[in-house]
Amino acid sequence: MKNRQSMIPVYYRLAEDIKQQIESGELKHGDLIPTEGQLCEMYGISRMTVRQGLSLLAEAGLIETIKGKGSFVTCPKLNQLVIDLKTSQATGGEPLRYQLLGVKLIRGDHDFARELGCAESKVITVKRLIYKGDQPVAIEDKYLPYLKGKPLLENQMDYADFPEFVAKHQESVPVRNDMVISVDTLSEEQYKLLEAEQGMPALVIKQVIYSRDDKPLGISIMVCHKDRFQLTATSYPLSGRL
Amino acid sequence: MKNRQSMIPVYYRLAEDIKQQIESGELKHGDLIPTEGQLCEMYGISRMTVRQGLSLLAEAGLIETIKGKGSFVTCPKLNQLVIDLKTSQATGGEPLRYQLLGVKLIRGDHDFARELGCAESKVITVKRLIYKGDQPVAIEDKYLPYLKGKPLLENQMDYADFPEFVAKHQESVPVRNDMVISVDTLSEEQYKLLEAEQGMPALVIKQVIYSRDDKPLGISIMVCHKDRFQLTATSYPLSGRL
DNA sequence: CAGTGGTCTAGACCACCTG
DNA sequence: AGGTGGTCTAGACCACTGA
Repeated sequence: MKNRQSMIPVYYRLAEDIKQQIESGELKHGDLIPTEGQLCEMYGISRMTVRQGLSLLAEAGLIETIKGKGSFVTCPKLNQLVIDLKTSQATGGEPLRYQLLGVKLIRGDHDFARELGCAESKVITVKRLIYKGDQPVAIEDKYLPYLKGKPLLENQMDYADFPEFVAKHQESVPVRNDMVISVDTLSEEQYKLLEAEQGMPALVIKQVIYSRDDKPLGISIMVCHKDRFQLTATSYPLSGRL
Repeated sequence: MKNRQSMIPVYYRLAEDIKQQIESGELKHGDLIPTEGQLCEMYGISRMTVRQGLSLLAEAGLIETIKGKGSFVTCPKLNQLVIDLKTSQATGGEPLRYQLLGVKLIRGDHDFARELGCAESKVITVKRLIYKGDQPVAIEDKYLPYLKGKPLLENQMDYADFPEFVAKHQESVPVRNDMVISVDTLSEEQYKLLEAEQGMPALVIKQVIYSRDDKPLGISIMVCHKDRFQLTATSYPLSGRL
């Protein structure tokens, strides 16, 4: 078939058409969409092209394909939400600023050393204060195993998010980031730094970055001023572009 | 090529090979992988098959392909984390239990009615107490526009997560779930229900479910006991299966 | 210009599912 | 057995990139 006048690919058109039918309600959750052979005839295109279109829909989570049976319309998975650290932290017009409070080398046994699997050796800790405009919004404490010959450089201090920081500092490739979101009350040191009141509650975001062999490469703990910092997440990004 | 004795597809083998080279460090972030033509020769397979393998790697976020240039190894995106409501809420051995506290019909103008875009009409609100074992862990308030002929049925009350609940109750198809995670202090009613102390901080999880035309279909607010409920997220699910 | 990836074809054989 | 999706081929033309 020669449909080259339109710049958009045929398989994309097909995917859009079916997506439209799903969203308009013509095709409901659980329905069977036409078979690949039927779609070939309907669009006058080759089967590989049909499959390319269907794979788009499958990626977006709109259909689910079962060998020997067909492709079924699925209901969108709204209980999987994505947190994007880049956008989540940068809400509002003002950009974030970072103030380095200190870098320390810790020896001996303590919770973070054990969690990093280096109870016997040294741990580097970096403390930063995060501002939005003129207001302090969060305190960040990072813990990394000390690596010989891998000094922390000045320009490594300026990275916005923790995963990026670990990627620059570590030799092993970081492959996973686990996050725990909880709540605590600000300590005396913390509420002073954040220019908050004594005993104010705070959002606590803990991240642990792992290498491919599940060794922790770094820990970050962010203590956030409750009125100046929110985490957001949405189910939409999973649907990708379509 | 006739390599049919092994049950695993050729394109999958190719993807695994390249993934291995990336994880072992042979291919580093930013490197160019062999061109599609080269891979065809190296594996003795057709170009479409090579492309199928590369698309797996692209889906998993391991490579990024640029027309006219080639495919580059990307660093894993650790700043996009997935919250899975199903697993996040069910941490620990004991299953969650739900106690219905009340269903009310609200008229007139208030914040939630405006947010739902039905300031003039009625809003249903459902309050539940969530237990883990014998301990109350969270209070959930749901707000939904009142729909004629769509009564809330008893068996609709038992759903674990909010998106599922909205899907059952609404006529429009829910397509997006936006979440805001913040912190507040328990009110008098709240700390009594949660068997907590006065003034205790709490994790607040607000969800808004939208239809495809961006109309809000429902709002859920969960107020969680800080020591009995935490949210978890991980970057790993994005990499899919490979 | 040559090389790259993006799209597409018209076949083929297979494994799976259902009657 | 007949229909479905899963895999794979050996070509083709195009648009984009770089030297």
